[in-house]
Amino acid sequence: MLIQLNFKSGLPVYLQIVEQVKAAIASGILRPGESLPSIRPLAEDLRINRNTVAKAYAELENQGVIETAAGKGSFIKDSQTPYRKEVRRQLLAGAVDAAIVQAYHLQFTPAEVLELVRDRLGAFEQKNPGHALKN
Amino acid sequence: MLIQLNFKSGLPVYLQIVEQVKAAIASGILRPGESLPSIRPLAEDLRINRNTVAKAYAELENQGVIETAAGKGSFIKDSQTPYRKEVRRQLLAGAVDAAIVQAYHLQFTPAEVLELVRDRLGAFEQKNPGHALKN
Amino acid sequence: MLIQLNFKSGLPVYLQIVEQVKAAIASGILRPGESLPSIRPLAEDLRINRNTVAKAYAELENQGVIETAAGKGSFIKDSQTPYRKEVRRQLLAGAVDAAIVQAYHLQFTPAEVLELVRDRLGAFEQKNPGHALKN
Amino acid sequence: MLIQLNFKSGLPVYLQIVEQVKAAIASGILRPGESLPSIRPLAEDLRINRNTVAKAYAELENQGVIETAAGKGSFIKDSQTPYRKEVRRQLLAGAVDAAIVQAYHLQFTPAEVLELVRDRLGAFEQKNPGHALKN
DNA sequence: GTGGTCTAGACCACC
DNA sequence: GTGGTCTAGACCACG
Repeated sequence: MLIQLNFKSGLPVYLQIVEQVKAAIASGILRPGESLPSIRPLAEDLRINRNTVAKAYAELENQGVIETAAGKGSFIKDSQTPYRKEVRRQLLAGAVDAAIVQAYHLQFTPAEVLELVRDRLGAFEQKNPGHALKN
Repeated sequence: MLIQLNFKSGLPVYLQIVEQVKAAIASGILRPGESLPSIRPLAEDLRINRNTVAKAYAELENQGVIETAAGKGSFIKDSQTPYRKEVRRQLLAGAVDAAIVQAYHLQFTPAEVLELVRDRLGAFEQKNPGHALKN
Repeated sequence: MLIQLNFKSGLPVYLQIVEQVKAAIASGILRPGESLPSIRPLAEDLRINRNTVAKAYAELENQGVIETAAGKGSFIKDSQTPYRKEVRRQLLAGAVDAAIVQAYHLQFTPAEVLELVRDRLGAFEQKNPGHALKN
Repeated sequence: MLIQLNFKSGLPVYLQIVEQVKAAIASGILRPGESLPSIRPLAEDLRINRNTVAKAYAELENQGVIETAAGKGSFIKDSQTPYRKEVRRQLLAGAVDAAIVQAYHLQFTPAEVLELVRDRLGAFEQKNPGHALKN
């Protein structure tokens, strides 16, 4: 489970965690019954406060995505089924569109945008070797 | 001047305006001396409270980006020079990286990401014909 | 809106607030559209931390009971309809049963229990004159 | 010895056991020298973890209420004297008051509360025939 | 070890 | 003024 926080985005940290966990389940990286990292170690990893992770997990629990047992940990709920490709595509399209609006304001041409995306994909794989996107 | 708000992003609306205006200046879409839309019509356009637009303009004035003359409107200050390509590239890279993290969690391959970006670029140009990214 | 906390009960303070607000709506004391006390004053009233009240209100919001607008306050949602007498009776029966189990362990006879209840009802009305139970 | 657990109350299970044992002693149901049920069967009865019962008994021993002899079981200590009526009355008053707060929020009149209490007393005696409250 | 609750206090965005 | 987020640190219950 790899989580990347962006402290400048304005999106609350706890929501960034919620969304990344949900995306990971949506795509089948996390499967029903599997355990999530426990609160304290994850908080240390991400260099954030324990309570912030706890809030994210609480939110996931009352969205019915995970189940949490005090003293045992948090687990993906059974009913979760990975989204179909089409749905995942729509989710990703949202994030892509946001970048495109930026590109427009910064006067990039489509070709330049594509080139930049290629670059950043490469950089991502170098930074996260074990977690690289599948080719 | 095209501004696109995202109410779900968590980033305060007034800051979204500030950043998009700055990006537009940075890229040369808005040039020194040009006027910004006045507060009321822009607020109506974007369907937000006038105070929110006013706060965005106040913030821009604070940062020395624009100048506001009571009764006349707001204007881009002279000193503003478009960012160099490298700076603009860094700004865009932030948005692109966010999308890539999503792509990772949703199990997309680099090839699929690039294809989706191509798609959305096309869709953007169709939706905003007058504002299309320059080829 | 009268809220009574019991710090010895073991039931988390924030849940005590949630339940009392829900009970108040269930019975029609609080009607749709009415505003709840705002977080800070209520916290001072109850001599608890602001965050604890905030957590109670957050819980009420994602149970769909209230709606909360930053900068404006919290309001009872429209869809809430007071429970029918029978439902309210069942809710109260739970609390009464807990007291009866206690009575059993403390070796009280039914007659003594009833007498004590009569006493405490009287005491409650004296302590909360403006809020006395309706006769 | 009848113990009734309420898993929704938020009061830790082990404390519910502690309090009910103490109440039983306070009222004379359990007398000095008598033995408590042993841990395993009680845990099975109540469908809870053995550790939880063990923790309750440890707490009781800590408070000087019982004595545990390895391999023989747990016994009520000699020094325990049943509470005087007045003390027991105060203990019960706490539970009754909680129910009254509920009744207030649910808009019950004192007469209705008393009627409901009478009802539930009757129901309790039917459900626990061997343990009925003494008349 | 696990998660849950609460406090205290800070900063922020919005009306 | 409103609510929202985050930190830091404490204590507790549970396995």
